[in-house]
Amino acid sequence: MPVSEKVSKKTRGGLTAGPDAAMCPSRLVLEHVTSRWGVLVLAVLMDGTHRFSEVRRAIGGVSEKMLTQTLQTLERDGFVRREAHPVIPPHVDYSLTELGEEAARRVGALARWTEEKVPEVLAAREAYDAAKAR
Amino acid sequence: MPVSEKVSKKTRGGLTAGPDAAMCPSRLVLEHVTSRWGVLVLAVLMDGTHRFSEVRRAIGGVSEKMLTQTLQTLERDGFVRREAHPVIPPHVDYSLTELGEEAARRVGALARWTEEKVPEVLAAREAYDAAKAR
DNA sequence: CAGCATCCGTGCTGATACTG
DNA sequence: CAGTATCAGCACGGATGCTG
Repeated sequence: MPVSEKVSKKTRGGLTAGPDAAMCPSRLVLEHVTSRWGVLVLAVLMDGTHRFSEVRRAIGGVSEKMLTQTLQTLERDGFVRREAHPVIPPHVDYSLTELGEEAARRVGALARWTEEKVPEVLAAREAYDAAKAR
Repeated sequence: MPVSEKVSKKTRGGLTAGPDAAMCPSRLVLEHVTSRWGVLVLAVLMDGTHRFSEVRRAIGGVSEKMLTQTLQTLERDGFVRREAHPVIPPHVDYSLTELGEEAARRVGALARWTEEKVPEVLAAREAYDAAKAR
């Protein structure tokens, strides 16, 4: 079976839900959960419910725009549950759904694996660069 | 524990080995193996050794530039083994290393999981969009 | 056949300013 | 506090042409 389907033109899939939906859905979902901030959001929400600003601080280095975008995408995909309490000042809680928890576990496992293999990768890179420099 | 370190400025990490290496290495590696073409390359090489053009055809829809880039990155990271036979016309074989095989298995597992959860995600999206449209 | 060099458009990214 | 809106920069990815 073919690994992918032919995609005629401009079919890059970022985190945002662009107008071009001509890509296998699984790739989209995969990119959402493995996206730069997606991984971190899932990681943070792993240990329970958090407010917007808490998540922001926990991650540190994410613009509010990207965090909003990431949270919305993950919410839309059914990974994150959003609860807005109608008070002033606003108070919004984010947590993982069942699906989100499983996603977080799996992505987290992959992340931990890569982390533990980093030494090997670094060694491989050195060897590669050394061989190439010659 | 903090999930990430502060990153001062312009710290996006794509597949290319940009001049900006100011990001935790594990994220870089993760992005390499979960990148658009990285996933597909690993998947294709799962079933053995293949030539450049074979991989290209098997994936279908990847420019040679991106394939080259992806293969080089994965080779540098120690996931892919490259064997160039000094003949004319050139003949280059690509295969997975031990590390690459494990990466392929893990990424493949995640990919298959997302694939099987696509229906749930799609349903969640419909619900989300419906709720928002009102 | 395999790979490199170059140019260029798309759109993601993040800073800033504003609203409820 | 939790977003939305707008804008500029630049990285990503694709197309093309050339080399060994």
